[in-house]
Amino acid sequence: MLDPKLLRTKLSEVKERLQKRHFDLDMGQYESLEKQRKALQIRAQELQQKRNSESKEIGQAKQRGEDIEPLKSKVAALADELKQAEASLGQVQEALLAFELTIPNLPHDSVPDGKDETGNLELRVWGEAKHYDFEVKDHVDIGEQLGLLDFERASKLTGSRFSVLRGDLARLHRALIQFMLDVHTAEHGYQEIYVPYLVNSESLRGTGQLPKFAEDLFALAGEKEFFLIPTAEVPVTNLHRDEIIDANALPLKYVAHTPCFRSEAGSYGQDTRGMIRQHQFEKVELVQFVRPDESYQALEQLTYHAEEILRRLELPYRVVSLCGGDIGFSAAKTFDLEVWLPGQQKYREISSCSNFEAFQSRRMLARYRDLDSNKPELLHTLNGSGLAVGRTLVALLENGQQQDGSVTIPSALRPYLNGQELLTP
RNA sequence: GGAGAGCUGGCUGAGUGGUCGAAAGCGGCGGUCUUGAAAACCGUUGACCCGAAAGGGUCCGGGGGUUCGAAUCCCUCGCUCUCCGCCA
Repeated sequence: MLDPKLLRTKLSEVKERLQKRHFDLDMGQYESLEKQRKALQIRAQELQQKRNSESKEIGQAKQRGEDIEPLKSKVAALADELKQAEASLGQVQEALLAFELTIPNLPHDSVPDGKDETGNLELRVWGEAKHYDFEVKDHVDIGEQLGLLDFERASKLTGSRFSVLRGDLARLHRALIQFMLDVHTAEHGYQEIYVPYLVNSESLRGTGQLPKFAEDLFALAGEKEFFLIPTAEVPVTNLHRDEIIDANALPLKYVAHTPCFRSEAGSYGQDTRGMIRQHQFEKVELVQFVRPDESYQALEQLTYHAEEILRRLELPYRVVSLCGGDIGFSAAKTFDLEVWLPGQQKYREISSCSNFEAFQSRRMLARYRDLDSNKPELLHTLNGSGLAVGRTLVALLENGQQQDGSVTIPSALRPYLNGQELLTP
């Protein structure tokens, strides 16, 4: 959520800055709601003040033993009027909040212009796409030919966009999770955390998935309004919802491994083959809570932490800065990590690292107590995949493939697999 | 699933219809004292909203109700704890 004060005082500037994302802010609707809000709030507060002071007088009169009946009827009329004013104020405030919750974050000045992913800016490239002197296969063929990847049975169990892994591939999948958590906890200073995979709607509102993106979520049908998490970002960032954190405890850095569930509504026909786009996948997620003046430095650091996993796995990748049209709803700035997939002859997103500035913390009321002012201030939140495990597995299969159908396992993972160097049938 | 008890500020905890945003203690901050620290003592210390300010308003788990007036009474939902049942 944007700062309501900013909307009130610099509306046209906000509108202009949002045009970078190709978002058209309806200034007329906002101004009309805000005008009503102000008038109603002033009215309601006047009535409240009157009621409070006159009720106090009744209390005093009663103590003096006076007849309070005439006073009572006078204030009763006031109370009715107040009730009405409060009700209309509540309605307008609700409408205003609903409007504000659908406005995306302001993109940072450094975000490149552009309307879609073709406008993203390549910042750096690491590693080189290997040359294969045989015809390369994609991960589906590799995995199925090894007998380790099974989409047919997955669709029998559930439906499309699910996968079954077996044997060494299931083990490699588990090893990847372990490896990522170990690097981030032991070397990058993150605290490992285990969180619920079901969350309530307040949490989803806090990080920005609700109210606008309900169709991307899986909701439980039971009597409780629970949702499957689309990313660990939701439970981990909401850990500090409605909290005021001691400044000395900052930065807070968490790493969590969770499954993620996404309905992928609106992506029909995209990435239907293989495990690139699944309804269920595993992810190791990095989340940071930092002081506002440190958040852009933290974004560089967090991105570097995610990149480190790709480097250790010897996977070629590039880093792109998302343009205004491609950046997510809540983010002020995002770097995507894209891994090279020989099977597609393309770089594909494997991690997305974002600085949300105060956008999420304002929704969540996640604050810290500033050492100078001794006042609560909004934190800045960041997160990034470190990494998406399913896609990492895809990248390992495709980049490690050999002519005979076997797959080389990078040396960083071998300690997690009793030294195993190859996937073979 | 059944029965009961609770939910108050950063924490502990008092408050059961009137000047209560709320005693007291702890913690925090500032000061006195001290070579320094501790102790002691003094002062100070909730969040949010409107407002340039003065000031005003809201908030005692959420929502609703009763009342001139609600932390306090009623209803409802959520959560926590205890006992019973079931269960990985």
